[in-house]
Amino acid sequence: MTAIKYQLIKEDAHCNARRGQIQTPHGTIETPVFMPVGTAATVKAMRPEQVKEMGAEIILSNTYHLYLRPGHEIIREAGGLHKFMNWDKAILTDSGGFQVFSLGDLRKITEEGVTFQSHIDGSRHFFTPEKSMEVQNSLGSDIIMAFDECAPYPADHNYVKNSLERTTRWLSRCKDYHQYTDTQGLFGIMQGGMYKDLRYQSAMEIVEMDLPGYSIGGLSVGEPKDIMYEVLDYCVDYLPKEKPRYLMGVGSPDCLFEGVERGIDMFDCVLPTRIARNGTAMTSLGKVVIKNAQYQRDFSPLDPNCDCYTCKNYSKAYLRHLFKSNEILSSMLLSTHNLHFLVSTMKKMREAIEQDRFLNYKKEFYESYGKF
RNA sequence: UCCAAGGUAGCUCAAUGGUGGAGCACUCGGCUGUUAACCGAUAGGCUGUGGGUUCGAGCCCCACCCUUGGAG
Repeated sequence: MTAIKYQLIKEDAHCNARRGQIQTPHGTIETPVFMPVGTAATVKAMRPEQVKEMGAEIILSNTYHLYLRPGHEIIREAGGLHKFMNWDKAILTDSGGFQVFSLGDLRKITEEGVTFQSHIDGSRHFFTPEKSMEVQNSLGSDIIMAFDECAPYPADHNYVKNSLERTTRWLSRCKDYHQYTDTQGLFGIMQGGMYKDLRYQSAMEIVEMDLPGYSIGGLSVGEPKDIMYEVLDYCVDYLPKEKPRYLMGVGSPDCLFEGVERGIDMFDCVLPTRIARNGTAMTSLGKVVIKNAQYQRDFSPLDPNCDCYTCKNYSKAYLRHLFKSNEILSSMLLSTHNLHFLVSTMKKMREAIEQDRFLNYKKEFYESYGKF
């Protein structure tokens, strides 16, 4: 019995986009899918019921952050992360690997693991692949991620090669440690930076371990988009067709389309919720920086083609007022809209794939959205 | 009426007699496995008014105007 099973339903006749399903202990996920990010056991500014109502079938949370606060033992005592945060659909937890990358000076990497200095109180912690598995086992998430090292951009060939090979060794340790394969599926993470030979090497090494899913890490770390798309082109080819493919940390609308077109099944990103809190919306007519003065007297909805709670009930002028006034409702309403926008756009992509018209839909979307 | 303190950017306030700054607000930009309700940039000034001293005054002197507090 394996926790995570992927079923390929249909491939688009004109590109590599594909329609599928992922079975998890907490429900079925229709793919391609966008996963909202809830780092600290909450999708910021959202109630779990709202996240569910807008159609999200899986959310992402974070090992490192929950380990530091409140502590994984507490979440285990609470009955696991699902119960703790009142979310009964699927959860994917990131391993803390990305924090190796993003915490910068606050960490030190060795073969055994990574020493982190807490960004909260400065305390030191030693994280290993085994520790990451232990924490994720305690959290009880449906999909757990391997503890990897995400190389920065740019990075030279030698650095990336060493980093990728260590990531493979760490994956092997994760797999050896992880025992709950009937309730939690372990995904491996491909690294290799922007180097084709290294991406190939990484893919071969991790695919050999026969895991329930594979992700592409180390992209969207500052490289130009055309480079990312080029890397993506061959990365997808190196991954098995019968397993879900997850592009980590990607979530701008154009990147979602380009990813799906190349055969990606899963995405996660803080972008929609973060820019929402910072006063920007994604709409069918393009980006709307709601904090700008031009919306002061604009009493029309944020997106005329959207049926989300925010667009049905509030005007741009009101949303701008809330943001400028620093009102909490601003974050709530804009997050609601942005998440709804991405989740429903993914749904339209799935429908388009089913009808072999993904490329047409992408073209329509781009024409309406305008400049990215 | 007298006494005291004070008038500097939209607001709250810095600035040895030697190139007037900051925070917030305003305007704009950025944000991609969340160290992020965050970060950055632009703009903004006859230093209350009028005299005086000085090579040089936001700062010292005189007068007036205004604000706040106190006394009567």
